Amino acid sequence: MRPETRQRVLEAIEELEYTPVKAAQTLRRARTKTLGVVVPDIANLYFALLIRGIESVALEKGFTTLICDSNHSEQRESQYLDMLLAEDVEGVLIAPVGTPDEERLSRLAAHGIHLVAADRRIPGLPAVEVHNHRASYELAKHILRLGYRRIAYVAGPSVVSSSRDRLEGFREALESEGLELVALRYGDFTFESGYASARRILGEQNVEAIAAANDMMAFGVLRAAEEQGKSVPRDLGVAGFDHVPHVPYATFMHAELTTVEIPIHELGRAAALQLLGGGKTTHRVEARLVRGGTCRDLGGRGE
Amino acid sequence: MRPETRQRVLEAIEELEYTPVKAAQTLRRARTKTLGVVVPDIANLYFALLIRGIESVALEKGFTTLICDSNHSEQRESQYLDMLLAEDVEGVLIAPVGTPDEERLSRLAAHGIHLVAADRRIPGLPAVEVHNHRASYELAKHILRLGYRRIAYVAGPSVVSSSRDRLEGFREALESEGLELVALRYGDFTFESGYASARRILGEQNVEAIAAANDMMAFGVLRAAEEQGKSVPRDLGVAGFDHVPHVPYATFMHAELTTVEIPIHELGRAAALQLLGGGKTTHRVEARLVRGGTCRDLGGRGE
DNA sequence: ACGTTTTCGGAAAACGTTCTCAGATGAAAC
DNA sequence: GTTTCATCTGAGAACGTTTTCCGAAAACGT
Repeated sequence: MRPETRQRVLEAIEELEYTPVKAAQTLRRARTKTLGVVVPDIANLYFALLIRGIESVALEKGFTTLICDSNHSEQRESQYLDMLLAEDVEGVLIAPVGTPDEERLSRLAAHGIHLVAADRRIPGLPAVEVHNHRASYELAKHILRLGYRRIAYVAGPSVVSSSRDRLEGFREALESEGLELVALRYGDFTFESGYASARRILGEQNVEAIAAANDMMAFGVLRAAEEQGKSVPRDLGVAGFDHVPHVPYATFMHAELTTVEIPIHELGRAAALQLLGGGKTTHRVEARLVRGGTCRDLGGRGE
Repeated sequence: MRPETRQRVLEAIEELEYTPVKAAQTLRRARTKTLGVVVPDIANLYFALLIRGIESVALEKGFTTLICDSNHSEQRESQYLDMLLAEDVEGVLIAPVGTPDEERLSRLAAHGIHLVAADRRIPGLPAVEVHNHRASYELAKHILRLGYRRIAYVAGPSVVSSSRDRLEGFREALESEGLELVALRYGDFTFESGYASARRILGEQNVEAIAAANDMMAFGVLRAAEEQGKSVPRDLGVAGFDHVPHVPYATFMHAELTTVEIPIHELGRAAALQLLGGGKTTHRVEARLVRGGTCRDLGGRGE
């Protein structure tokens, strides 16, 4: 087509205020240019930032994103997956609540919908996740280097791969020094569960430090510690995981939480690129240890 | 149709795994059954909860929701509005960054797209919002009843209707007692802006209390107060607005923030119902005063 | 058994694009 | 002025539904 003609067409489009009807395009091209995102909790900053990362890629590539909040409910997650199927999305990024219904997933796959697990693995699917095991191992090593020995752990739900990996990585670091967790409790990533777990641990055991599988639970631990008159880090070391910038926290804490920073926005981008690129492999992004002030040097080997 | 035949059809659907192609339905019916939501910041709990409310109604009514995060950028907001137009959404709920481009709005309207402003008004559009003026007036009255007289205010951006209403309501309450704000600064609803504003106010004026246009800025005020060695509520009264449950805050505060609780989820539901009902009027939901512990009774008239 | 009413099945048009193909028109080369 | 090639125009089919309509078949009442 000659540039001259092209210009003429463009002018006509302008003049007539022509806007193509998406449905007709979709029907004819058999491409919806849409992708779905399913997260357990949109009101959780961690997932909100994940969505941001995904959305930024989608926007660049001209894709529309359907955001679904499963609200930690497997049933609602399934409902949304069905909806995404009906919407004929080209791909789905999912941070699953547990292990999604095998049959439903293969139904999606049968319709040519690409699936990528984001942040949390799903057996048989490509995933983009944090290198949880390694990061948790490093975090534990850091705590050990500071001289802590009697360490307890508040894990996330065991159905979530990231919880399991964090727990395992942490344990392996301890084992590498011939140690074991002095206490282990399972929470569900909420502040309340962190608080409740820490209360029980502090009530039953004499621990030097408590690590939690995410920052929110670590806040709960801090709360429990304070309630029992234990000063952090003087009387108790506390560590988290994920390092989401929960602003109000900054109001009262002057030290940063000892934790692991997850590049969650980047993870979202990587997951979206993986999905759109049609990759079938699992990809891990690296996290960064944050040597915060909630753990102190006990005068062991130093660091 | 006889129930018997109906059953036979249903079985056939099951058997053939028939799923209607949405695009074809949309094209033929000329109804997308989709609505758009544009918010300034999806990573802000306030808006995340607003979205939840909207989504809950959409799901009930069989609508699909397109969530757009304008990221406080008017330009991106416009971009998303254009996208929603191209997507042929049936309606748009928008919490605007400032005042959206008049021409774009009428273009949407011309395509038969219903528009409702949510949480923040847009001139010429129906809105569903909080009764900010009244709630802020009541909050100020409460603070005055406690005996505070030298009061400063940290407002939100003046382009946002809710900021203006809150400021006005607050001021009117003061005026009703023959008082004026001893200081007024404008922030942008962020923790940092609340902090910076409070620093300046505390540095320049001798104030008894500082009220902020939202909780996040109030946290910034608390931080600034603490930094200057002022104990809350002993040396300074602090009040916020919106009462979003920012969990980590609970870690260190034992008193609740004195604030106004906004039923944001309900507001989202009301806005969605307004949109789907095609209502053209502006509707206000009531907020609730939270007599928290960050303001104390100065021994005035008591309460 | 007959007429009436309800239900059923099939045909055809329409929604607004994209894609292909054939033929027409224009421009450049001989 | 004719040939050749590029470019443009227009017609038509196709995408998978929904909707309407008509005649056939089935169910119902007497």
